[in-house]
Amino acid sequence: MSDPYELAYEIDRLMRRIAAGTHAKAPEFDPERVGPLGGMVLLAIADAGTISIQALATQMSRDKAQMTRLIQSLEAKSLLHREISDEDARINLLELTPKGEALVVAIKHAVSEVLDEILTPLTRADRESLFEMLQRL
Amino acid sequence: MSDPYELAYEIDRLMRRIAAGTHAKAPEFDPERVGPLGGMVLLAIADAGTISIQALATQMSRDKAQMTRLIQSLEAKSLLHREISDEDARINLLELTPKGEALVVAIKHAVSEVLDEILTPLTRADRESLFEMLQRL
DNA sequence: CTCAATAAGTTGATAAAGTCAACTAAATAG
DNA sequence: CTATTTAGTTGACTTTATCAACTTATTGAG
Repeated sequence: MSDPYELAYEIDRLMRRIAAGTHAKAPEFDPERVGPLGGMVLLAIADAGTISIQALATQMSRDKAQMTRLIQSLEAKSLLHREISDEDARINLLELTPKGEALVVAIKHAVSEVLDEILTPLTRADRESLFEMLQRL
Repeated sequence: MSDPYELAYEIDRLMRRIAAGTHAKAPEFDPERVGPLGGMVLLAIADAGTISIQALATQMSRDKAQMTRLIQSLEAKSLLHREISDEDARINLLELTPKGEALVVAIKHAVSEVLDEILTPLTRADRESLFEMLQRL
């Protein structure tokens, strides 16, 4: 029965398909060229409302150095702005600009389209169950 | 209700955790420094027995140029060898060397360990169902 | 049969991600 | 009030990814 490592395989493959699918239609909605990771980060910030760089890095399982640079590039594109926390001057609170929010809407739309296509073999119930399991992990 | 894009999130996060986990214990089992992708490729070849570069690229949803270079580096490390197909001289059939097979055993072991840990929140039945769904995609 | 179209693999150039260590500045705990 | 710890930054480097141009081998239509 399925060795656990086979799961890594399948997950990797699925992720690559999502990336390739969104990459293919990126020209339509990503004039700023934020890239796949940049897009994910924007989505994460949108979900959080405001969040620190460190928290974002942890939540997305990324290196904080990488996150710093990504935030800098997104900030340079006026997609988000940062504000130093009142309670703790070390912390930078990130928040989307209206421009960033508009891009998030476009990204969500595109990603959902790609995923809908990829997920066609699964019933609605399957999708729920898949999502629920991933959340538990 | 989960927007489909949320799924992309969770999958990405899971993949990163797997990557980080195996990366952390790579020194133990990857003296050749084949890297995560190199490891996955070796696993794929092991599963296939023999396979062409093109087929491998398709199966793993990777660019064939990237695959060419990766194969070259793995070949340079004597982990696999290639042979030109009898039926079609364009095709390079890849096969693991004994050294490559030994490494595959080590990799499977390490990845399984990492995944076992990550998957603890899921019951055996859940894992089966997760794997089955991913395969259907 | 032959020539155009297609497929496998390679190479070059470049961009995006990831990793690690060293560092600054702010907060906190003893 | 020092010693640690924490958030963020910077530098240097490696690994992955993308795309276009190319060579060589195969196939298929006329």
